[in-house]
Amino acid sequence: MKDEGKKPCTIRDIAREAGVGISTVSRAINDDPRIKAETKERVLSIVRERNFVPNMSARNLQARQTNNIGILVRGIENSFFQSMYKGFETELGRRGYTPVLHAVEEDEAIVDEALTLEREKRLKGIIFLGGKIEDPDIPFQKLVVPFVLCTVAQDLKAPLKGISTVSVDDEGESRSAVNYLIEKGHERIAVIAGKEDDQAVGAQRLKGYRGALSENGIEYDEALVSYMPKESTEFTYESGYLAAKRLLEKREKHYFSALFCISDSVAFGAYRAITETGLNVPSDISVMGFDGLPIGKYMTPSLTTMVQPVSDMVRSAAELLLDEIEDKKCVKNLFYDAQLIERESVKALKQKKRR
Amino acid sequence: MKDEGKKPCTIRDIAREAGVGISTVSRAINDDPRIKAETKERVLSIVRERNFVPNMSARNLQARQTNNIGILVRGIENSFFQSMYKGFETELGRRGYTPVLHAVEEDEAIVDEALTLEREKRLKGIIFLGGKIEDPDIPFQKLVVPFVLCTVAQDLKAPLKGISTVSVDDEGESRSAVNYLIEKGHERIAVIAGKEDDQAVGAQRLKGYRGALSENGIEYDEALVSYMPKESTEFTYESGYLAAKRLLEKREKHYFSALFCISDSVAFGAYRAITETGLNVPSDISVMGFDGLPIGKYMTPSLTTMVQPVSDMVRSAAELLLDEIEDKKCVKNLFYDAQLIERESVKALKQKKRR
DNA sequence: ACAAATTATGGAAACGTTTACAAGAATTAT
DNA sequence: ATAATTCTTGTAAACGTTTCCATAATTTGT
Repeated sequence: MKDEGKKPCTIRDIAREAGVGISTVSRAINDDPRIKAETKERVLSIVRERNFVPNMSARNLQARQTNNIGILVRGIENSFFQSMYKGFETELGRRGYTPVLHAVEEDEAIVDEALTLEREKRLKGIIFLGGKIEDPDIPFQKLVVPFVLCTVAQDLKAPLKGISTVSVDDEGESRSAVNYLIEKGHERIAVIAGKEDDQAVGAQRLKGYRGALSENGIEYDEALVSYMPKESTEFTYESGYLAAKRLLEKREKHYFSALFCISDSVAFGAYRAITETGLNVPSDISVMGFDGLPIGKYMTPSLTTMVQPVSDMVRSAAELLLDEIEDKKCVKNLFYDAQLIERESVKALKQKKRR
Repeated sequence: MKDEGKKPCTIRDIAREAGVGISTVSRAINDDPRIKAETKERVLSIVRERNFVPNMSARNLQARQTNNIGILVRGIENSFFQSMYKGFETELGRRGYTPVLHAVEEDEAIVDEALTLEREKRLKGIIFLGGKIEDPDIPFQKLVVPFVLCTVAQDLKAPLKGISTVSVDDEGESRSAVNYLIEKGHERIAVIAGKEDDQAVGAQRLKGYRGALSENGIEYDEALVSYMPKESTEFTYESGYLAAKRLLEKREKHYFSALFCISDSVAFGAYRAITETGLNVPSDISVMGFDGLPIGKYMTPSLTTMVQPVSDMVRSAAELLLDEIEDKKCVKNLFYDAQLIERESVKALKQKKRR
């Protein structure tokens, strides 16, 4: 496997061989209109023959930027994000860009990371997945390339100024989810939330939970919310399992008939905890998820959940970003509706309410 | 969010400001030993102050290569692969390289794809995940950069010459899996295989299945193997579901008490098919998987499976490749043992055999 | 103290493209 | 025919690094 010393050929080699100038070759491969069709063909045929591929580094250097779009993911082990990459690849690829995946640690300063990447790799744009927004305005201003936030909780009352986002209304959709549970007759509804200091998705979805309760005149009981330990990775089967476990231990005192999980992964963990306790989903405890991971359909019982329109979101995020890059179109905040999918994990109690 | 026109500063700017030559700056940031410690500090402080980040494209152009390692994945939606990316990022990063993820269509010519990437991006090496090897020698010879095949079935009798690989012995470990089922008293064992023309993982694992049967004097019954339709994406919940369905339909005539699934994802699909038929896992049908996806532990019932040591494999693949790149060490074929994890999805029948 | 060896620095060329500019060839208008 | 356009092409200068080579500064040896 040693390097054969076969230097890949350059635009210059092609030029010599074709007996033309180097700029002619350049024009040929970029199909610049101002070049005779005949010459172009001759050059191109040599290009094919020699199997020439232009050197990206050189191109990028000269162009002073790349065609790379950074995809920065906080919490990349989250299956929800994993399902998105392929989509970005095709969407961006369709318009000539290449995604560059980059995992960011849960608690890292995602913007600084982005900043370095932006300069080092001359990214043309950035898509953030799962970014947290502690401080509503400070960090993102530093970025000079366009970017869009995707899948990030959004406090509608204070939309982030000048920032493009694509997301579902986490709060609203959570409210719907819990409302659904209530419609099904549940009143004692526990919740597995994110970390206690979570400012993003977790917080929004928890807010939705509280909203639904108060909307229906159900008292909020702190004993029924299980936060994830600070050190844990969010949205993980195991953390869901642990969190559910804690709820289950004190269920004698603090009864609940339904459990709203902040994400599907967490719900799967909860399933196990419940089963281990000798209880059954849904006859003893109804479980509701959020995200719509494909596997949910195959769990026993299959998971009732709010599904996020992943591929639409991906497409929009890509389009939004690319438009901003190319046409300098203005920023937008896009919201998608999640869709309630009724499956087997929620049981109706006495039909308490109905509209 | 318009471009501020703030040109990121170059090595030249730093040089001017520090009152030194441009090569001095270069040496400072690459900590070249032949430079006075004092000068170095001065330069470096300006670098920090100005927040200078060297331009990758320029570096790569000059170096005539990048520090990028292509990770080419065939079938990127497969959860098994998804779990590997983070590992590559840290392993490669530890030694100064950057992974570049690239999804390849199931049926695409993965090597040609690689070839283009190799030239265009000047990759320093390539790791293939899930590559199929139809023709034992032709395609890979074209590659000039080092590469390693990971997770690819391996026919031990004809090891690929001159190619580094990291894998589990798919055939052998499948045999163990099926042997386990047999030890538990099962004789009528169905199997969900890959596509019928699968030459890679699928074929090897199926071979293991047949091996185990014949080893134990159990007759191979073609009616008990369910291939996946040619057009389907392999290793998908849905394809598993469909395949199981077909088996179940003719179970009257072709009875089986256990089902060996070529992968965990497929097993999850099978779960659903079985449940829908009104049957129960494991009391009616025992199910065995292969891969060891984390979610398996949380399914009901939890899935008995052969777990592949993913993180070890990732680490080795990275090390193997990097060693080859840096020290020109020789190629190796590495095999890892999978580990049988007994969980709830397999029930013992009459204890037929034991050693 | 002076030559020789060593060490630290700067200048310039190269890496493989794109592109502004100039020049040559072909076309059209007069 | 000749001047004025328009097309086509080639040359050279960037882009931001690294690195070879030469030179300047320092240290060492005598």
